[in-house]
Amino acid sequence: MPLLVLEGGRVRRARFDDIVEAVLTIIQLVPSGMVTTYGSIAKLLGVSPRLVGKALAMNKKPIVIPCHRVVMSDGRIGGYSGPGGPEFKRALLTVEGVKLCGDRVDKGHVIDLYQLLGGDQQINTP
DNA sequence: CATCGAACCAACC
DNA sequence: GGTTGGTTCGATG
Repeated sequence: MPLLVLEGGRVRRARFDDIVEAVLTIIQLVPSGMVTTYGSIAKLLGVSPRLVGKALAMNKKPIVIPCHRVVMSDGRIGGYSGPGGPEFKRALLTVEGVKLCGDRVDKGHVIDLYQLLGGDQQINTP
């Protein structure tokens, strides 16, 4: 289902700018030393993971809005269009305390926002 | 584990 | 209509 937004009492399909706003808001929930994935944000919003990436690339204030705390689902860093490129992204994550094994982040630092916000409502079955 | 290919959603041509 | 992204997932070796 595509992302819908409410405007003037009408429901309409989200525009790219709406998605950018939503994504940039959501990633501010990710604390320093933790990262999340494109996919979890995408599920949360109902858009494609690649679109999330594009939205992050629109970030006007890198560092203050932590677009660098979003990585790929397999742990690889992903892209970074801000100054310094992906290499700088790595450096930032390291400084924030995220462990990197080769080109992958340690899974212990990855949080899934979709599950965290009750996206699937699954109960543990011991 | 690594690679492959199809699906993804809004924008752009 | 087809391509394009800071991607994903399942299938395959």
